[in-house]
This record gives sequence, structure tokens and C-alpha cells, in this order.
Amino acid sequence: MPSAPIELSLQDGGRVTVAPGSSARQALIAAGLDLADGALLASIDGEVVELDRPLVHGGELKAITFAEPRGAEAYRHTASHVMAQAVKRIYPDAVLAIGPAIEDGFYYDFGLDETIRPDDLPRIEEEMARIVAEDLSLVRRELPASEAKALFESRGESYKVELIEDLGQDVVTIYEQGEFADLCRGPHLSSTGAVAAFKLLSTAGAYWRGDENREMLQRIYGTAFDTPDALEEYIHNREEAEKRDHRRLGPELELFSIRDEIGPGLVIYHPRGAVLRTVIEDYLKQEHARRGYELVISPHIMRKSVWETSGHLDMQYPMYFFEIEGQGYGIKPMNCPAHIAIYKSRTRGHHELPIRYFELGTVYRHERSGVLHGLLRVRGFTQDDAHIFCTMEQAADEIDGAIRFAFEAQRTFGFTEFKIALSTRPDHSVGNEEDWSKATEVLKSALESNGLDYFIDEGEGVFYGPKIDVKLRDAIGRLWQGPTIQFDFNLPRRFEMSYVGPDNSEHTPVMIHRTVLGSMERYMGILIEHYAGAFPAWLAPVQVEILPIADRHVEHAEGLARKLRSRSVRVQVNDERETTGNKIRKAWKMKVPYMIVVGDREVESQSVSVRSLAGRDERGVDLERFTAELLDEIASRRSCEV
RNA sequence: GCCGGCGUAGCUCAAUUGGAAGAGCAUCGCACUUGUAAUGCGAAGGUUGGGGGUUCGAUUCCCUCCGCCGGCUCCA
Repeated sequence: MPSAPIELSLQDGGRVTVAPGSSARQALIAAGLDLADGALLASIDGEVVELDRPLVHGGELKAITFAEPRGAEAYRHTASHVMAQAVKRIYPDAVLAIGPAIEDGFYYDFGLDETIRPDDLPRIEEEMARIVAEDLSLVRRELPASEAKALFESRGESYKVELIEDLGQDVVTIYEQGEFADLCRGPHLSSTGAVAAFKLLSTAGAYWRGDENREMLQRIYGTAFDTPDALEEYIHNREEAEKRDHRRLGPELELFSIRDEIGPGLVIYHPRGAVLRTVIEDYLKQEHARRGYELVISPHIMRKSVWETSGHLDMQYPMYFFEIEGQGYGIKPMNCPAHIAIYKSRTRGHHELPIRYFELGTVYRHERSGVLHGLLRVRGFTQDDAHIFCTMEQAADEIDGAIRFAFEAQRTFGFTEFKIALSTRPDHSVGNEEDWSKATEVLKSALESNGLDYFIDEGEGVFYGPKIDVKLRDAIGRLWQGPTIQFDFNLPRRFEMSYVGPDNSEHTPVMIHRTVLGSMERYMGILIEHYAGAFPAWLAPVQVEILPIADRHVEHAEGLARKLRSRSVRVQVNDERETTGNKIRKAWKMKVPYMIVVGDREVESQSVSVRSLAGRDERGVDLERFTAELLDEIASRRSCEV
């Protein structure tokens, strides 16, 4: 405890001095920072301090509000303690597990024989409101581990005891509020009364420590915000996100369906979805060819022995196996072995490298039933898969090219914001340190030379090599798994791949796996949600719908359709006998980007009336002008914001 | 796979304590020939996810299987 006055500097350049032993709250008040502005915590030189803890040293003083991630996190963490306290009051037998803040909210896990059902959440919320009204102080205490253990043992909190044991610390911290005590590192708000707006969202099962061999706990998810309005907005955004759900929009727009009678996790593409997929695939084939990739095609099933060689059998990769005339076969869960087989079909010399094989490879994986999710997690899917075989010296250029390719493609499809992770060597891995560090360096410098921001996910690489994962931020701010680029030090050795080097001896090539989009299924799911089903013209399954006013205009409409089709525009004529209003409504619901109305006036003047999803509404447009603009829009693959 | 919830017409949803399965949209037929987000009338559509049980009687209660949803875990 300092005995001298504590010197604090402020952001605005001011300085204050407070008496030794002053709390952060007192310092903020002394500094004239209004606590009513929503200070939840304070920071000294960037280090978080709770409001009611005495300052141990001086430095730059700042208030932390909800607007800051650290503020929101403490706020929600406190909310999770409030929820846990409420649960303990209602269910005295509930045993506390863990309850952290997460993105957008918090959860708490409980061990409890009695089932907490969604219907019970309002009751828990009422109790939470009571605890907030009680305005209980959160008191932080440091205890010797043995004492803390005794405390939680006496309360029957066996999970907390286990946590303390595993922490292996001499001293642990606990937070108390009223009758409730929790093992917790903090930081927390100073009082339960500070939690202004919260809502419990759902219940779920979760394994203790995420281990499926351990007991199943009951988890309650909730969220909390600093104002009721912010909470309201969050709930509203959730509802909006639901409207974009590809599982709803996909069947509605007649893109695809996943049907019980066909099988779970297996996608059937309806005509419109098949068009969309074909457009994407054509784009990919064209772009790959342009960048020196060679298109290859491999079978859906391969001998079981191949999967022994690859190691998939040993690691019990979730595959489907069966027999043909007594011989074991597996349905391919990936395309690599076939690409390697093509490479190995003859002796390769270093002059040939790099070799880049690309395949739209359809693979099947036995995903467990509980994890299936629309198009995002399926059992059969088609990867835009490529394998690059090269020398370590060539790897830098290859990675650079793959990165440029991936980002150019993502931008073409309308994504402009990314979160990029570089995963480094995990504990259990194959290959030598030199290769790993070289490869990691190659990935790093390629990201940097392309001006891409990334973060390093330490030790999170796959066992066979370092990798780059790209997440895409969609129109409403959500992140989706996108391209990956990975080194593989495993398969080239397992399959005994080689090339003859300039020294006339055999060398093992470097293998790089990479995708540009990921899989057709998942990417279509992401696109549907990103555009809320209203695709840019180049992707739209139907680009133009022609709406004749009356029967006598159908022939003219068909003529226009033929003209547009001859220019490769995807056109449909609605020749049903309905009112024009209804035809517009239907085309609108199917999110057709352009609607063309033709009646007497248009036939007479050889023009069209154009309406677009994007908001255009224009009468008497010259057909040639419309066609030219449309063709330009399609050819440029523009993403118009709808 | 595990925990919890759910499953009624193609879709969205009704059906009192266990007592005759219903509506809107979509579909089909007829009429209407239409000018920018729903024309009118009519018809058809169901072993209430499958199987079993309790009961005089089951959409309703119980068991089981399948599937979906929210999670755990994993990944394209």
C-alpha cells in the first residue's frame, strides 16, 4: 500500500493527486469524471481496476464504459453472477460450474438433477430483477487456496473445488454478493444494481469442461446491455437475422431443400439453386484456369487402403465405408489422395513445379446428427479444393498467389471485411521445426505484403502444418468461415511423393491445401444470408422477370425474353392471368433483381417499364439501353447494395 | 453421439379437461383481359413424423424410432 499521494494523469492532459488508499471511484470523482456517464471500471495505464479497489500506483487514469469491450465483458460477467445467484435461490441444489461473458452475452453452467426448461427462464429473470433491486455489492476477496477449497466444499460446490485444484495457485480470488460466492478472477462491476438491462435467451446442454466423457451440465444463455434500448435493439437485430436465415430463405426462394426422405445433411439443389451454383462454379473454373491451376476430376469412392496410407483410418476420420466384391472402399471425405495419385502417375522433375491441381470435389463426411445445420454443416458437400505441389523456395509466391486469389474472389462476391487468423504449430504435430518456421514465415509475410491485418492463433494449427483461416464479415456484421490455406508436411511423406531436383536426387515436395470459397454448400448459405436472398444480378437465378399486362402482350414478352436469352440473360415471363400488382408482388418475393412490365404502351413504343429490387422504377426505357446496362452490370459482377 | 425443446395439408398456424381435424397462403377449376406489392367464386388436399401402448375413445397421456431447432464437440 503506497503511503505517498497517488499521482494521476488524465486523457485531457490534466493531473490529479489523491490520498493513498483512495479507490478508483474516488480518483474518478476527484478527476471530475462523471460516474453517471457510465463508468463501470477504471484503468490505470491501460490496466483494468475495479471502482472500489484502492489504487496501488499512479498513472494515466481512464474510465471504462460499456462501449469498451472490457467494460461490456465485466458487465455481462457480473450479469452471469446475478443469474447464478438467482438460479441458486430457486434451485438450492444447483452446483455452480463456470459462467463467463461471451460475445454478445454470457452463460452459466450448472449441475442439477432437476431440468431447467425454457419456461423456467421468466422465473429466473424475476429473481434476477430482485437481486438487481437489492443492489448487492460485489466484494472481492483473496483467499489461500486451501481456505477457498474449504469454503466451496462446505457449500457443496464440487466443480469449484476441482477448478481450484487445477489452478494450482496458492491464492485465489472469490467474489461475493449477498449470500452468493463464486470463484472468479474478475473484474466485476461494484454492485448488482449496475446491471440495467438483461434477458435470458435459451437453455442448452453442455459438457463439464467441454469433454463429452464428463457429465452433462445445464447451460443458460443470456445477454445484458447498459440500457433497455440497447437490449431492445439487440433483440430486434436477432429477429432480423432470423429473416435472413438461409434455412428459411433457401426453400422459400426454391434454391435447395434438405429432405427427410433423401437424408439429413444431404442437399438437393432445385433449379434456381442449381443455376446459382453453376454460376459460382463457372466463375471458379475460369479464375483457376487463368491463374495456372489445372482442373482435375476424381472418383467419389476410393480403396480403403488409400485411407490407410493417408492416415485417415488411423485417426478414425468420420468416413463411410463399404465393400465391393470383398474389397474395402471408402467414400472420399477429401480429394487429396487422388490429386497425389495424379502427381505420382509419373516421375516429376523440378522444372514442372509448381503443380496446381484444382477440383470441385464432392466429398462425404459422417457428421454426427446433432451438428448438422442447414447448408453450413452437411454430410455431403463440394469443395473448391486445390493442392499446390512446389519447392519450399516457391512456396512464398504460391501462398501470395493463393491469398490474392482468395481475397479477390471474396470481394467479387461482395465481402469486404475479414478477420484473418494465422495458426501456428500445436503441441502434437508432424514435420520438423525448420519447415514449420519457414512455412509460418511464408504465410506471415504473404499476409503482410498484401496489407492484410491478421492475428496469430498460437498453437492452433493442425498437426500437419501452419494455416491461414479467413473469416468473412457479412452485411449485418456476422463472421463466417471462409477460405483456408494450409501447409501439409504429412501427406507428401506418407504417400512418398518426390520430384527430381537439379542435383539429380529425389526431394519431397511441399504440399499446400487451399480453398477460395470453402465449399459450394456453405458458401451458398453464407451468400444467402449476406444478401438476404436478394443476389446481385450476376448471381441471381432469374435476372429479369417480364410481366405482360394482358394475354395479348405475352407474345411480345416472349419475344423480349428470346432477345435477352440470346444475350445469355436469365429471363422468365409470367404469363399467368393475374393482376399486374400480383405479378410484381410475386417477382418481388422471389427477389428477382429486374422486373419488366410490358403493355400496349411498351409494344407501341418498343420500350420497357423497369422496376428493380434496388429501387429503380422507370417507365418507357429503351430496350437496347436497358439491355446494355444490364449486360454491363452482369459482366462486371457488380454487387449492388439492396 | 449427448442435454433440452419441437413435429397437425406444400408453407404459416388453429383445435377448451382425452370426445366429429380447421383457417390463410400455395395448388387445381371457372369467371375476369387486367398498368406497378394480394380480382372473385368454387374444388381438392390429412393414417396429426413412423411404430407400439394406456383408454369406450388419443393431435392430446406413456414408450420407442426418425427428423428438425438451440447448445456441447468438430469442421469445408
